[in-house]
Amino acid sequence: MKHQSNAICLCPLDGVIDTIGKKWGLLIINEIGNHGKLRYNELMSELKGISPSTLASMLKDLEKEDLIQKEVFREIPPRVEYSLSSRGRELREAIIPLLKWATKKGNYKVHCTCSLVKI
Amino acid sequence: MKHQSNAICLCPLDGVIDTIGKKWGLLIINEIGNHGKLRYNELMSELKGISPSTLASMLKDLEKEDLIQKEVFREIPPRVEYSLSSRGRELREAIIPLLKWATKKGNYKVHCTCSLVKI
DNA sequence: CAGCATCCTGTGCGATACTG
DNA sequence: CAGTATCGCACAGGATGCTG
Repeated sequence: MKHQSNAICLCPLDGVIDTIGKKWGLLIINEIGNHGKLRYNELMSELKGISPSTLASMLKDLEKEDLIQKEVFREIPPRVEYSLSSRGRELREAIIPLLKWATKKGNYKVHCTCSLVKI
Repeated sequence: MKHQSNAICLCPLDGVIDTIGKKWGLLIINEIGNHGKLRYNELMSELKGISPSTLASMLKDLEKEDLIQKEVFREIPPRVEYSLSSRGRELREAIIPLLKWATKKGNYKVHCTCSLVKI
């Protein structure tokens, strides 16, 4: 049929773009994804530079978007573990092409030592 | 070797994330991509709601990131056409998996009538 | 430990008016 | 037509201190 050639619509991104477009959005998702589970203070350490208030609000946001899951252990001292939801895991996969693109020749600013591992 | 299992590094996105993460970043790139070439005022019409100052600054930004190209015709009245660079075209392809993901069941907020055409 | 409350700054972005 | 200049607001997000 080919009724609209190759036009692309970005509407599906409407809601999530506000979340994952933020400075720490993808960083948090990916960090959790890399570790499986992470606690609040572990995230604070891994994400160098983030403030507690920002992290807290981001985590709420991500949970509301059903990208991460929160598990609370009623202990003393309290323990809370964050992990990716299935939707979050899929998102993490979905951005790999974007990473591949960013890593290509055009992008001259790759300065970190880590590279895309096992894609 | 498998030295870090399936860890993913987001560093490659460092520069561009500031551009494409912005409210109008992907929208502009996609709109230009859908049309091939677009003029300033055409973009103003297509991107309902954007202000001239915002559009101007975004276009500069996108050009600096080598995502779009600007062609100036010295005529009266002046004519300027924007098109995607090869890098911009590749980016547009690279976000398709992201769109597919956003369109899936998890995302209950798809309200627009357009859908992913011919992916 | 896992946050919340408060304050403060930078800036993304809209509105409007003006110019080459 | 293709922008620039100016103003103003909302909000992301950093810093710090406090709490259950």
